[in-house]
Amino acid sequence: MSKSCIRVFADVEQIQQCKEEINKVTPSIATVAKALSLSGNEVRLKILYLLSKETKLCPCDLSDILEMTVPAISQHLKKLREGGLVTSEKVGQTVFYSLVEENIQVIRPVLASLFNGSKKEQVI
Amino acid sequence: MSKSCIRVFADVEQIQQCKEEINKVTPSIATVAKALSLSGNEVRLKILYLLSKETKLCPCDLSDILEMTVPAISQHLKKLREGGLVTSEKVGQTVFYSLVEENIQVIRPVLASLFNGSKKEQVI
DNA sequence: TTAATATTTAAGCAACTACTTAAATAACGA
DNA sequence: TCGTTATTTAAGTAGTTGCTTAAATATTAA
Repeated sequence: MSKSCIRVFADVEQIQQCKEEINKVTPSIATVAKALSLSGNEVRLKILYLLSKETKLCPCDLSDILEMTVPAISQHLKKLREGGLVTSEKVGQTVFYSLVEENIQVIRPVLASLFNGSKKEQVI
Repeated sequence: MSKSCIRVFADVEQIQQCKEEINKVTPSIATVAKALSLSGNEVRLKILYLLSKETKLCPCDLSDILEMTVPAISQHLKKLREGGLVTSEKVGQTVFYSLVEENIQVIRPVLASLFNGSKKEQVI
């Protein structure tokens, strides 16, 4: 922290510029990072992917499809809902979850890339 | 788990289809989720953003810009490197980090959206 | 060689995650 | 009403994360 880089080539101006730039985007970064960290979980990414394919699904469906307990699914859905990425609608005793289109924009391209049948494997 | 949804309206065929579909994309999902979870940390997203702006930066620069200790930065860079999102090049005693273009594709659109000066705040 | 700089690594730790099982809540039909 | 189904909530827990400080490594220059 703080006691600044003393490197010969440290470009003080560049660093100052970056600090200002980063301050400007910090609010958006926080928002985006939140969405990415929600989508960065394999189970939740699968849920988002499935919702983008099927439009709406209930916890029970997701439990069957992903072969996980209902409470586990429910807790993931809760996080997605609180993060604004999905919304829910109760019909009888069934709760249908669906994507919140405006807030899913950030990861739209990601989901889109998954639609192309898992080609182009990345080395990660 | 398992003991399948008994809902009246459970669409057994839909669920079966989804299971097959999800099995197909699971490898890509895992890869993408890994990249997203790396980018889903505010500090690392800032690092990626800065690298996309400045092409290359050293831990010392990043420490100055983000006002964090060098070890903290170094540990984030290590994760990004191990995840294949950045690469490093040593010049003298300085190590320059830069983006790995092919592996950063997943989050390119995300970074691009940040370039437009933090407008369009998402409710999240 | 010695001292200084740049970076990484290691160990410790508080906070968070993602599951588990059990219990609570809500809607439905007999 | 009672029993069943769908979902959520709660409590417990193992594993992970992101920092801290201290020490190790590597490069440079006097």
